[in-house]
Amino acid sequence: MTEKGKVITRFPPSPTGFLHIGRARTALFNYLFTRKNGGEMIFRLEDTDQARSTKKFEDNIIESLAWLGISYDQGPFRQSERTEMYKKYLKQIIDAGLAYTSIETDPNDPKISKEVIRFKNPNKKVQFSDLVRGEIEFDTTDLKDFVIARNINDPLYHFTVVVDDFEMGVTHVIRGDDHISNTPRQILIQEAIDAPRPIYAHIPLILAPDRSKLSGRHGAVGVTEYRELGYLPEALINYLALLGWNPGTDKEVFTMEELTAEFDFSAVQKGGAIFDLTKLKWLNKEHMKLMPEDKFEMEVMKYLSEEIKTEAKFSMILPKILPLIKERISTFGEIKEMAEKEELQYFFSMPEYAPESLLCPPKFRKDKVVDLSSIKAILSDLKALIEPLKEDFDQSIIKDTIWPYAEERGRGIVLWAMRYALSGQEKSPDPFTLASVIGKTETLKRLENAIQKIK
RNA sequence: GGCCCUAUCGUCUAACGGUUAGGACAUCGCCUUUUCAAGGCGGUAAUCCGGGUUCGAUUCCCGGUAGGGUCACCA
Repeated sequence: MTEKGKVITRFPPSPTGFLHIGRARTALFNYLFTRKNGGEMIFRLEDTDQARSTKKFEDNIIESLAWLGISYDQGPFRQSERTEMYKKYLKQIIDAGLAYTSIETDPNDPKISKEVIRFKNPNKKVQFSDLVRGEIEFDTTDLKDFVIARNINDPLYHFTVVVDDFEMGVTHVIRGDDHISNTPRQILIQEAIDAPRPIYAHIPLILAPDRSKLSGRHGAVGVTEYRELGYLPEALINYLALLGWNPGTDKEVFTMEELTAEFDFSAVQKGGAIFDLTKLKWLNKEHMKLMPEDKFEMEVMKYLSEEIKTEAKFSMILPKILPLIKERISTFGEIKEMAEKEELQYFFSMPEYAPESLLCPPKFRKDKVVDLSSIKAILSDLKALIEPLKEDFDQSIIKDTIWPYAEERGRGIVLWAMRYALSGQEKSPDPFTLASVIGKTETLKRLENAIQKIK
């Protein structure tokens, strides 16, 4: 059915929830391994539990994978559309005496009795080799004769995975290590339907900060939530890859291509790893630095408010503040926070502030005594210094013009006052940058405005 | 509880018998043309415990402890 020796992997989520980061990483490891080995990856939706599977989750999973850049070569297949296939194999093993139907009471309603199909457990030791864990051995006796189908038309997970993996020619099963204990019973089923055993690789789980299983109560776990928060897919990919795998070098910032080239199961960690947002943010910033300017601008535009985008000078000022924004954010979502904290508005309009703020905090005064009236004089001097400059000035010119004066009167005092007069903020870029962004006319206007504020 | 798996700084990890146990993020301090950010330099910080094996254990073995997974007519 497939060319011999070709690697076939699969990513089979069940559409009973959003694609969370743990599953996304499983998909990623499948993807990296498949690409590296020139194989094919199958995408299969395991929706045999019709009661819990929904179209909404299905769409979310597909969308998340697309956003992350994890592509697949076959699928999506849906198990709900393959009932005939399972039925065939079910009949086959029942006829062979390897499974049997049994009339039992319904666990949900003891008054009803109905038939289920149980697998006839050969009760033996099953040994398998795992790319990450090495040799693992189980005694299947305590599994008893486990149920593999609700009835002939309604097969259960363990049976459908095995049939599908066989039918689709899957050579490598790469999944979370919560499946380790499931593996022996699946091997038993494989042997019953005469399917070859795939190579297994069980990767460790991603943990919450308290080392428990990661779930919704630990904050954002859905891939699309990270998109909404303004993370770059390449950063999330990079981070997920590093969680449980490392290249053996000091390199930490990777593109998908680089990961594909370097990924290897021998370097996959055995223990679970805690998902740490701080490092993800750092990586996100690193990937932002790597972005081309135009792409960065497009991304910023998505998060800027309508108010700012409709400002008269917007298109003129945007290119100048882009680098300032880039320096200050680690996720695009933080642009919204900047706007809330008025860290952007002052580029476009006259800031509001109390005149006392023009006085720098004592620790920057270097023993010099200042009061508001001397600040007023300083601001006038600054105006006089800037007046002769050309309208279109850059920050180094302003700096050269003002620096000697600032040295003389006290850098902290002069520069703080100027910066505050231009921004109205405790924190902002330096006054030279600010002046060059808003231009000479506006700079003079704001200095004059500050002077007027002081009685 | 049975079975299975795991165990290096707070976090992600390097070391595949011999290292001052390395790096990154975070944190702390200092520096850089005032603040913030960015950047630079430096500091604090780890081999879970107990036995073996060995001239020598983070590394190999055994036991304990802790954590996780799994024991569904969910996947």
